[in-house]
Amino acid sequence: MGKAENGGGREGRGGRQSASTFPNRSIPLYYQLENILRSKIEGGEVLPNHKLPTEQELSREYKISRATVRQALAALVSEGLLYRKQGKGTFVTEKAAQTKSVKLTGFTEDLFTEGVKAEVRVIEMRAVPAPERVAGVLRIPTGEEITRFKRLRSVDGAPFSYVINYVVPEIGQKINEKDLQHHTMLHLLEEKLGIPLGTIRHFVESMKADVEVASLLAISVFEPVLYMETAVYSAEGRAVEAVDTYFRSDRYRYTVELIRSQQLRKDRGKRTR
Amino acid sequence: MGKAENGGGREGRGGRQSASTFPNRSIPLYYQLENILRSKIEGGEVLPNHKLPTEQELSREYKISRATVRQALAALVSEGLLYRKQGKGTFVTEKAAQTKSVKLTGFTEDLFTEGVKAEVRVIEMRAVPAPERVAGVLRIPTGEEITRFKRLRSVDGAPFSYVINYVVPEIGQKINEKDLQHHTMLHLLEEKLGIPLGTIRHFVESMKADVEVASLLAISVFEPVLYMETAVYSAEGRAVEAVDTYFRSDRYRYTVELIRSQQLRKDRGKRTR
DNA sequence: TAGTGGTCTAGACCACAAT
DNA sequence: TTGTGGTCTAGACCACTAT
Repeated sequence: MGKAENGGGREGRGGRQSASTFPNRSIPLYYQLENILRSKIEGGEVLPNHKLPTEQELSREYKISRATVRQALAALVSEGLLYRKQGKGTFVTEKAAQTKSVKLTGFTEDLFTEGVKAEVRVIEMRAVPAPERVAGVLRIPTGEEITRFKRLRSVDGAPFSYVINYVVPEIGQKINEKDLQHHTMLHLLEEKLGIPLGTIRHFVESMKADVEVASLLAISVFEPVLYMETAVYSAEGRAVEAVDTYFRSDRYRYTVELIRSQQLRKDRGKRTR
Repeated sequence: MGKAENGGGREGRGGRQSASTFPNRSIPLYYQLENILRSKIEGGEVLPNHKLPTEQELSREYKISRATVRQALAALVSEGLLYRKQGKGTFVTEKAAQTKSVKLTGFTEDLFTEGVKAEVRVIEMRAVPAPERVAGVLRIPTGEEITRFKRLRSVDGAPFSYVINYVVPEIGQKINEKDLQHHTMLHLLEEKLGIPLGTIRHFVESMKADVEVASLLAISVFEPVLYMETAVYSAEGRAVEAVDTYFRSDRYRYTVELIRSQQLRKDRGKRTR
């Protein structure tokens, strides 16, 4: 990947063998191109609705094959930054420029304010019998021992969310109070315990605060709160965590961005569009 | 794509040129394989945690190149049905079998109960000045004329959700009461108006029902309801619709399934895992 | 060392869009 | 007819896993 904008990229690829001759050792070419293009788009260097260079041009420009260019472009399309029109070209989405700051890189950490200067108070860490719902999620017998963590998150001094995590004891043992204070459970599962995560399921509903929730969130009993049940699965599909979260409805709303996955697929039957 | 399970597939590809000699004309090979594998997985023919044939085997078996096999597998991985381990193989997710019925094919229609025997009462169809929030979403000046549709959805005779759609007049004109009674707005936008949709953004919060909402949903004032703001964008990234939805909290909860997109990407730095 | 997925190339033909 | 993305092939080498 030669080319100026690479920011120190230099040659990065000389003769024939696949890797490269320089810095970027082991960073896939399609991934490098993906990042180059993403930063151009998010940086406003390529404006919404503008056309990107053709696959062939990118291929020549960065000295990589068209297949590799396509791999990079496909990623950006599924990310919602680009759209393509057969016979016309590849274009930048209008939405692209706005989103740059949010960019949920594919996962949920953002929802859980990892990093945001939230004060976390650990209220409880103990073993309890699994409630039915939790047992169902984790696929263990109801009543079986399980580790429960209760935390209260505050932002700017005011309570924000009350989080109850349930994990199997083997996982619970490896987590200490300091961990809970400084990281989300998702972070701990992935980074500290090395469990690659897969699907996460959220069930969001509106309910009245009960006494416990109200007092912790510093609101009146019966005030509406946003309640979320979460099920976390490993990449292999094993259930690893169940979570109950109560949000103060004046301080939080649940945001989801549904990005059309890939092309349409379905309409093989050809419609007008 | 030879192979028995194809269900009448036959040869589907004889000598060299790309298309095929038979039925499947124009259906991409990777897509055919994708469907074959998906149905085997969802049909339980390949069980969770079981290993799929290797890329090479699939390549030989279906007489397609490894690259094409990979394209099919990549789609199923990003769909959450498969996971892969370098050096080991491709495996079926535990979650795969369960999900078969739900399978949000990538979009939201399921959330809006298209098809479910919901009675829809059209309460209003008229032009109004755009409220600030809506104008912001649609990127038009506040107060500019806009079409507003109000509908009440009931299931089993009891109110379920109160939906207010806002679209620009050009779109609004093309929609009649019958449309609104029988289809979701998303359906109409895509199918009737031929607008390919892209990203959808949801903001979900908990709030107290005001008088209008309470009376329509047949609940008490101040009861908690689930309130959702929606922004719908076309594939090109233009905002096409804004929606406010109020759900009875005892009859609905918002469900999201976040599927890890593709591989990990980030951890190029190599971690243990 | 062998097996498997991960990355990449070079080149081919097709389908759609614009001229 | 030309340009552009869509699909596909055949083969190469690498990195990780297991033996």
